Amino acid sequence: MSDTRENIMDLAEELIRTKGYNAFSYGDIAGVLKIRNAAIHYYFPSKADLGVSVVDREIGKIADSRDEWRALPGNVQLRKVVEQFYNSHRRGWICLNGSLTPDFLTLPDPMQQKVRQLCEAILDWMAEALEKGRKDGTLAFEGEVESRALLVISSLLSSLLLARVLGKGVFTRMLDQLLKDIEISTK
Amino acid sequence: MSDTRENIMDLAEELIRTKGYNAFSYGDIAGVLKIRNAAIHYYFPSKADLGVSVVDREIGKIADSRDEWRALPGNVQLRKVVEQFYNSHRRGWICLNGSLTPDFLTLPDPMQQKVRQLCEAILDWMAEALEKGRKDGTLAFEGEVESRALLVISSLLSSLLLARVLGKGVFTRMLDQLLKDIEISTK
DNA sequence: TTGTTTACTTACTAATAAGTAAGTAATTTT
DNA sequence: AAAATTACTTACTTATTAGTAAGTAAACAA
Repeated sequence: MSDTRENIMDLAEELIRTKGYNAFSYGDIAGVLKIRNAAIHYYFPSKADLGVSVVDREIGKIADSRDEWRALPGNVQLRKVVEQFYNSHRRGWICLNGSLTPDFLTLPDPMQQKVRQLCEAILDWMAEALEKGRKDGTLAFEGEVESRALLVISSLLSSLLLARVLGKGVFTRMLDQLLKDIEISTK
Repeated sequence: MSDTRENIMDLAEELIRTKGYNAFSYGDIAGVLKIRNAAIHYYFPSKADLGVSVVDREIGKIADSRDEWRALPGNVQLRKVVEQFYNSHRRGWICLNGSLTPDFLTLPDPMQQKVRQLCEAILDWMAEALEKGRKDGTLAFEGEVESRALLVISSLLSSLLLARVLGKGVFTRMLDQLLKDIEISTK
């Protein structure tokens, strides 16, 4: 069984999340995997096909995590998400939305739709976690869950962007403060 | 007196803030201004020169606004900044940092330094406004001003990104909630 | 009036991009 | 054993890109 297809997607995701969709080429991938550009076209006829597949896979991963963690308390779910972003941060990767939404107007139509879907999936997930946390008494915040989810996701997205530019302390300082703002102290 | 130079910069800024640094070309600018590509190279020998000039001009504008509004109450300063982002939002533009930080690793070195400078300038400004607001009793928030400035700026940056993907309501909902969180009600 | 600078244009190069068509060796199916 | 499919490669086209060199018309300076 060939895993070339997945190797291509892994590398495409890395490139999107480090350099951006418009800044990577089939040549970048081919060079690392030691295959020819045309081999990538064999699996992904157009760059848009590759981009859509990468985003789609991410949407699937989100659905999986969401199912897996559904039973956990709200604040634990929140911390799991924060932890995932922290792992990205350590690798110097930004999140897919942080990379693709700035380029939104330059993306081919099928990618625009997938990116929109990805945004909605993440926000929906976060809203559910926040709602659960509010009900189970592990989180506290004012206003509607949807607005709060937008603010939390926006902090996570931006923290990766700003941390890469301004240095290491930024991610921790932002997320520490964010958690203090909405998490109920257990001390 | 020729204003070609400024026309080029205006257009470059628009293109960076709508399509991104890596997705616009000298041809895009030349086409609109009805000049030749080489005319742009006359003013800005390399694309990096153009990019640096655009970011540098923005840093100057921030310094100007900061001086102009220094005497205002903290919450009014904050609202002025929010208003500027709202104007961007109405035009469908994202902010320079929202456009350039995702592409950070692909930017030529002089641009990376300017982008870093721009981030620092905005954060510094926001921190000063928040500090003033806390002292003059118009704003209230927990934790350090620097952490709060990071969270506020991150919300502004992301609101433009997400609003363009998810639709109009997003900007207002995010910023309304953000202001409710830290502004002291005068009712 | 002559020389120089300003603000460009024309014409070009070299590099890189996505994408295609035809071929091929190995594996799998019939 | 023959046929078909899989997983590619070689070789190519077309388009776009940043950047350069040389020329030019008009304004300005000496």
